[in-house]
Amino acid sequence: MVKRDLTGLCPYVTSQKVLSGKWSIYLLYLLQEGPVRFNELQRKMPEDITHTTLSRQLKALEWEGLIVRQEFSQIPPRVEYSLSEIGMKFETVLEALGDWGSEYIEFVKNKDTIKK
Amino acid sequence: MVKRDLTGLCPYVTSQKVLSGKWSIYLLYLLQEGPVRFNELQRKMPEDITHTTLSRQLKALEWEGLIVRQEFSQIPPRVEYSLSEIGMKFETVLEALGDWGSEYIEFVKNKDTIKK
DNA sequence: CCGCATCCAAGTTGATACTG
DNA sequence: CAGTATCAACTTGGATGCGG
Repeated sequence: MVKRDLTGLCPYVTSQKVLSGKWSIYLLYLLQEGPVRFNELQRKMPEDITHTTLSRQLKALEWEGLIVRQEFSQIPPRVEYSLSEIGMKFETVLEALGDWGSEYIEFVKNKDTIKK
Repeated sequence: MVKRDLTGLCPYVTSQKVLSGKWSIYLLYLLQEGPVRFNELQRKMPEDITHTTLSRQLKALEWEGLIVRQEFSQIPPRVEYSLSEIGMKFETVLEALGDWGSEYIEFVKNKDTIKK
């Protein structure tokens, strides 16, 4: 399992470590709206991602305390993931990231057209 | 050289890719204040990082357009790195990240003390 | 001072198959 | 449905040494 060492006391280094998972940001983004089931998450991912990988990413985020896993004892099984309190506080970052990301995409596009 | 594929059109995926370098965030943070020289950057890093690694990270950020590299023709050489325009716009994210990181560190501390 | 080339070590992801 | 186990493949970072 992925257990990132979070003892680096600098906020930026710590953030970097939390975000190091390939899908961390997008998962947090998907969970903003409320609880989502495992398979639903998998379907909503922007690229194909195996359940192995998804499972690992979720475990890591859960271990770090950003998300909460709730299991319902049913057949068939049902598991929902949602943001924890500290996870919800991350939404500020997500917002900033979304805005910047959009601007950046525009920037890259323009750079490309200039080249041609 | 690290050339991250930035064609994913979703802002979050794109951001994630840009931030995937182990030191991206901290480097952008250091460059906020203005131009910094190569060796100075190396010294300011929170952990020891070889110049090879630093060089690669900087090249990646430069290639992505976030930072600008200016070389002065001198002996001994002198190279300064600074934020580009789109790089400066990233400061919003940095701020949010810094705030959240601090909160998160507190959160982790409390969790640990409860365990004991 | 700055940085590249090379090689190696480590960590992450992906593919596949199996389980309650 | 929601995982885990295992192993192969790939990606990164780090160490070291050479060069302008």
